[in-house]
Amino acid sequence: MDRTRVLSRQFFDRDPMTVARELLGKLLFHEHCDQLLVGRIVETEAYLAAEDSASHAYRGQTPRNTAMFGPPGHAYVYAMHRYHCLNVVTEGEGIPSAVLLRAVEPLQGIEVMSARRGTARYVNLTSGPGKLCQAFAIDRSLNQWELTQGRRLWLAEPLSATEIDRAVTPRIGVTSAQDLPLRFCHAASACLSRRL
DNA sequence: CTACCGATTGACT
DNA sequence: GTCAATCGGTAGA
Repeated sequence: MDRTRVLSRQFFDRDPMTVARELLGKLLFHEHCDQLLVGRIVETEAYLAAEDSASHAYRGQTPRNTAMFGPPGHAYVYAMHRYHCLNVVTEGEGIPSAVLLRAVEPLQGIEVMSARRGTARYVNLTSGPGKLCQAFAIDRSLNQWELTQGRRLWLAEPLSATEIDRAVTPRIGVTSAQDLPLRFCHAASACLSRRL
């Protein structure tokens, strides 16, 4: 496997809209129980440091959202109902912004993902933030994990870049700031959490 | 301690 | 489309 294209701290140390947009098409890796799980990112959402009432950091730092205030390139994993959600922290340290990974396309480890998800239906394995964390065995033990090390959990450039038709919509499920166009999708993907 | 509430999902009409 | 399971985080008494 090519670990020379692991996404660097500099990649994440930019504003969350740019990172969310550029993460489309990148690869998510998780080494778990001697299995390598790989997916291609097709849907993200940006959560801004300023003026974003939907962000967990909007009302200041708490034990849960501490990762958002930390260095870019680290994971922010939190529990949501029975599921977990995976974010990557963006911008400089102390600026609480992040990008939520909402959907990927399974590339490798599909058997394990199916078993963990309790379904064999390909488009239902990782087509949502909770679904992808369940399929990839991502939980809060990975909160604040440094994603730029190229081990355990990391992100990387694909070996060959492909053309991506991007779409931008309001974010899913938020109960405030519902108008902001901060959801980024690979429009042609069959694995989106919701139709465009 | 209690009460309220989701950046969700799956089941159901 | 609607609805509730389910549980950690948070605020408040």
